[in-house]
Amino acid sequence: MPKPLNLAFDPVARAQELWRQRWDAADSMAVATSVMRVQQLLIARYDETLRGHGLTFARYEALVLLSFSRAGLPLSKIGERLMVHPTSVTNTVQRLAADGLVARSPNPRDGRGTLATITEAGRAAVRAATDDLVALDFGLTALDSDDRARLFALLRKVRAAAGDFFGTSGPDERR
Amino acid sequence: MPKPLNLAFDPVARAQELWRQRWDAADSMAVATSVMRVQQLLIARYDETLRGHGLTFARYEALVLLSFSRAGLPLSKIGERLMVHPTSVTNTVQRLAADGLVARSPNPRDGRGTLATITEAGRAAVRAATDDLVALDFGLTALDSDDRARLFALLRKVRAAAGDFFGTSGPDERR
DNA sequence: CCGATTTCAGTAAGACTGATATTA
DNA sequence: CTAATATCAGTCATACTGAAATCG
Repeated sequence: MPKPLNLAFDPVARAQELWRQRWDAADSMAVATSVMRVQQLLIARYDETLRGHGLTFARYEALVLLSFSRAGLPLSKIGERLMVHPTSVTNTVQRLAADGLVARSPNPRDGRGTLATITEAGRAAVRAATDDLVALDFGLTALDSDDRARLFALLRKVRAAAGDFFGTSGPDERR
Repeated sequence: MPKPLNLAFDPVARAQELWRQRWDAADSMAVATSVMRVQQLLIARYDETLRGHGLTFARYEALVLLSFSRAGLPLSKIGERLMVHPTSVTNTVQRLAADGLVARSPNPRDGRGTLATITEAGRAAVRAATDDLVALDFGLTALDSDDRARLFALLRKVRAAAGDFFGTSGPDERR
């Protein structure tokens, strides 16, 4: 958990100025650095909160995804949705299964596949953990409703361009 | 490297809808998920690019920081600026030193401390790697100049509130 | 003596490669 | 046969805890 730094200056803005004196794309660098830093700050908060429920953020994400499915999901689907490597999915699901939060079963519609299904204990864990994260407002209380919409839209542009959905290049971004 | 998914829908928006039917803070959740996902997409691109220079993004960040300092920096300062655990700083600097990109020396102004200084090889590596990342525009070509400024400002709000600088709570955010 | 700086030993979660069994 | 699914073995970079040495 990164303790508050209380720096008297914004380290990213400082880096941006120095960068500009030497290289191009200083604004992009500053945005990229900001994304990394915010991710770091947020996930530290989440993991700290989730530790009380025996979860990491990676496991929590998988559990939430499974909580949205009645019949369970093939591991391949989980990996696709969460952008996680196949072997990492196997690992995550095994850990969740070891904790009784998920059940593994052969996929009836594909003899090669495995189906992961959330258990009642899993649903209870998701509920409890989610209550805590919602109470934190996911660490985003600094943003009002408009800010959130704007931030989401901007990040969505980046995701679309990076091939998160709609193919590898930007889609018709409404307008 | 996350291959393009080409999903016909936005997975984060889909999760947001399902979330809203069951819990509060759906917008915050969507923003948080977007941050995680963009970070994942960007760092995969960066690491792929940097691999050609024998660097990871973590090592690259440390090298860039050191390239902005003539006299070198104490490891404690590096950890503070990059929000990295002390033992991780030691590890990172040792790896960079093993590759000849950084030199370690006792801190003349603090007998307990170690000073990390970038070498000429280190500066050359930073230059070459940076050229590649700038050519990518840090994976942010989808954003125009205004978008970047807006995104930076929004993320800055989150950072400030999370204690990245100016203390643990939000500062006077101009207006 | 207290606290800061750094290192070391060891643990842990996760990302990945390469190989393999199984089945579509 | 080829391709997809999942697993296993093993490696790797990183994050962390706890302890210790050194020095301000």
